[in-house]
Amino acid sequence: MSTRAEQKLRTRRALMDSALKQMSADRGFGSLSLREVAREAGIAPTSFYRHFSELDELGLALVDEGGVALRQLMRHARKRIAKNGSAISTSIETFMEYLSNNSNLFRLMLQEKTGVSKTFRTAVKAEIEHFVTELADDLRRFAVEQNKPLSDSRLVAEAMVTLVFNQGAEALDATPTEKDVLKEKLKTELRMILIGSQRLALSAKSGKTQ
Amino acid sequence: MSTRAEQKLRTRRALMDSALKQMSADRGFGSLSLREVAREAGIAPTSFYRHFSELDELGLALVDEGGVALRQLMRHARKRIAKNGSAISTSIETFMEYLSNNSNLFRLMLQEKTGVSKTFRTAVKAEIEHFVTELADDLRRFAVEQNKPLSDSRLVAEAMVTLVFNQGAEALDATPTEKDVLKEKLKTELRMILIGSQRLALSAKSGKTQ
DNA sequence: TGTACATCAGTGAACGCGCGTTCACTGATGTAC
DNA sequence: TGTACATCAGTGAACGCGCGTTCACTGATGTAC
Repeated sequence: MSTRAEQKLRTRRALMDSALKQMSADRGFGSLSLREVAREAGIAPTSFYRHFSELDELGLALVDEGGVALRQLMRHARKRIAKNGSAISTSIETFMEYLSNNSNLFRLMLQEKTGVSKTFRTAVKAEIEHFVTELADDLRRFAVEQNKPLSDSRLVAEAMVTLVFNQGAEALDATPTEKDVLKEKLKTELRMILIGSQRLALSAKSGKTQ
Repeated sequence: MSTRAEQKLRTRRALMDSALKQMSADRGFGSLSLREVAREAGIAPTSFYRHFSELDELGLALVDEGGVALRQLMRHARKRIAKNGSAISTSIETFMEYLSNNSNLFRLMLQEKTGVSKTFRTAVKAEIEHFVTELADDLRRFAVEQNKPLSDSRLVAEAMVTLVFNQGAEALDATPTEKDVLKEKLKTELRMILIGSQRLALSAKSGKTQ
């Protein structure tokens, strides 16, 4: 039983939670200071270095957690779809739930995707890339199951993720009503892309699913 | 002939150019300091206040310029389309040109769209909103001209702009070959959305163009 | 179990730094007569 | 055209501030014997 190690982990967690807590629509990760984060976590500024070599290292740990949450989201959505069908609708609903429950984690990823630090951009893009790849696999699987071939499924997945992430971002500061409008909008957009891709597959007479 | 006023404008320009010059993939507007901007513009830090009351005010002036560039882009694209048809392809080509010629202005808008300051986010969103509205008008016009009704043209415009802006962002740090790949990808994506929207309009039997 | 030693998370004082902002000023340009 | 005064873009010194980071330390926890 390693009491010391446990305590260290607890402090590390407190630091990460402190950063998350202080982020909001008006406070990006980039505007946090090491001293603020340490203060909110209840430790001396100098103790920060027992856990991370710099503030960005803490940020990357948060991006990692964001990636984990994304993978959970995907698994969750798959299970739900297997139960009640309606892939697009279920996916959007699941995504919006995840968004509400992890809003600051999502904010971080969204800001840093176009943000100032190359390290961050690369890390966030890798997480999203992984998500896109899994989605593309699912799309191909559905296409086979339903015998409705898709054109460029990888590209379809990318477009869908771009739309859901970027427009989903608006939900972070939206009222429940606005969120519902947003959901319907996203569902229609994804439907258009899916239909468009199916038509392109048809018109490329030889039914390549790619 | 107002020499003094002209000189003042020249200094103001120098300040804005200084900010643009120092922004890059690794330097967001948010990481600039008033003193740096003044230094690069060749004036004393205190002189900055003769032109802007704070750094953000300069930033908003830049966002304004970004908006002007977007409107020019749109007019330019319209003229080209009138000449050689092929709306999607021409639009993407024009957009990518604009992007190359105004990369830091675009960077600013892209970063601040999901950025830290509410004032900035609102200003950028207003510019993009305007762009979307104009695009939706064009889409409706084309739909009538070609007698191919569109479903939810406003939403189609929004999806297209989201895709072009966010995936276009990758072109900022891309090689020419990568840019070509990106262009083709975007063209296919827009085509899918357009086709999807047309199919939705058809299946809503009464041919509402909305 | 008891003792002697090692580890190491957390500390508080201190540092030098660049920052935004204030202030009273200078001197060239502009204006009124 | 000449003179006296007003305007105002640009200045340099000075300020207080929060920052990241270093350092030698403390004392509780862990380990070897």
